[in-house]
Amino acid sequence: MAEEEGALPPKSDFSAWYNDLLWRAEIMDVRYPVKGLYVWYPHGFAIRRHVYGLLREMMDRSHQETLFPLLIPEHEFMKEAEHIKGFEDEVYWVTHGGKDQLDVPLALRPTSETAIYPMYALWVRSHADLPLRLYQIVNTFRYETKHTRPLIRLREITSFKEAHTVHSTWNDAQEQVEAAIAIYQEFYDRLCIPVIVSKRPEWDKFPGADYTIAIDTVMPDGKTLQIGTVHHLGDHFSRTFSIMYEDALGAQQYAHQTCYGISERSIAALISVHGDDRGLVLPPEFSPVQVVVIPIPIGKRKDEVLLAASRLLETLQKAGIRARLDDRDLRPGAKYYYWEMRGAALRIEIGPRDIDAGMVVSVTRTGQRSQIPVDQLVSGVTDVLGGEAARMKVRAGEMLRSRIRPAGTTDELVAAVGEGVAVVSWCGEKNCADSLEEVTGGSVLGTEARLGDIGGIPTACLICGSNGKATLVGRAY
RNA sequence: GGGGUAGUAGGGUAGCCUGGUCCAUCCUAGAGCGUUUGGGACGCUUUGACGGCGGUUCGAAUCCGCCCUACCCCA
Repeated sequence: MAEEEGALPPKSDFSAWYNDLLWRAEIMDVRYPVKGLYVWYPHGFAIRRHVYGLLREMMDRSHQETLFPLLIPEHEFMKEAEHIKGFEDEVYWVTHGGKDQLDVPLALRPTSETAIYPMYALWVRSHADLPLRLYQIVNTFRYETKHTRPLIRLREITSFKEAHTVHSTWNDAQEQVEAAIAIYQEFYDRLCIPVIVSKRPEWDKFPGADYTIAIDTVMPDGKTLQIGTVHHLGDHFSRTFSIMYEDALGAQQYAHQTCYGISERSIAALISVHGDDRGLVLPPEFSPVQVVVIPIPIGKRKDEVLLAASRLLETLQKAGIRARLDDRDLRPGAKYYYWEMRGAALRIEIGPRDIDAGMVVSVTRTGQRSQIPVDQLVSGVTDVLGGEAARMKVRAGEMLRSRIRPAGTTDELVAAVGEGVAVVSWCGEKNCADSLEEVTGGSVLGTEARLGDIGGIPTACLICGSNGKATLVGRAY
């Protein structure tokens, strides 16, 4: 069928859809010849730039940006016992300089606590230095043994935004945890990605943390994707790295810390949550091309149409809209498909008919069609685009809610995890969690979920029947 | 962690068992020319590959070994 030409696999076949979309929409090229490392196409990188631009802007309100080295000396990396246990199997080591073996092996950071905290020990002197809130956006390396996936499970995480804060007291650090969660919620709200916030179980918390709050979303195949974490580090690291301050009374005190991060999984979620069978769909704020102008140049009025189109382009660009003119010698239909694949938020068509009417045809990526008078182009475009994000937010929110279901019996649990996320009652015992995971093939995501009222959840642990609390179970990426 | 399956031009494939005119083929690929253009245009010309390294052989996409990479399924 002609309509099938160049089509993506349907989104219902999510894995195939995702792999195909990545290169067809020019986001990532997966052909780099090293496992787990992928290349950003310029178009994908432009999406990243807009997403991380927002993240940076939000972080800058209460943090300062910094940059620490990629390499961490072995003796620093090996200081914090729990931390080592959590990461040592995934660390790449630089052992040679040229042909010489290094005296001190250097770790490629899998995360930067052990790079940053020795410096924090030097920088923090007094309670007046606190709170200290820094972040950096860097690449990190993890020797993943599981199946790698572009943007999702990587050996080089190219875009890790990690924040590291220092506070006087445990409670101050806890407040920072809440502040960080609020930032991340706002961030994902802007991306129109609905999230689930919950507290990870003990065995799944960050190595060296008091507790971990995770932010998950649900992918189109019903599996959850962790797209942000916030860790309360207590004084574990400050004791290890001697991060101390002199309090108001002149006594030396160990500081309390938090750290939290977001990676390019945010981009994976953005693409996956909103995309459709025709390709990328992006909130206009993050689309590299917000408006594409497509001339419909028929016969002898070709020059006239092209001139009108380039005037439109100029008007849009002057108004600060990321606009492009597609004047390639292709049929208009081919261009529509091309830009839909790449997630252009709005298409403006102009042909002889439109010129005569003093109007242009506008079609949003989600299919809202209208006509805009040429002399009100900018306000018309702004209006039409303004509604897109809200529509996407509603649609994605409904999708997420439909994937979360309470379960009071084992059958309901298995069914719910098959479709998405189950909310069950769990007593808190590891044995019962193991059972929950075993019958579902999923994992216990967390407790204390901030979901509003789910309702319909018994208080008795689904496994053992003793007193339990609401717990999320799902299959995770 | 365990098991499959596969890698041939930008993409998709045939050929492989049974080494040799294999100058293979198709396209939504690239370059060029012309006709075209309101939802994936057409004609002609043309470009371009056997995942990597090593081995066997007069001769390897094809046989052998090692490695790399990808996808799927199961703990």
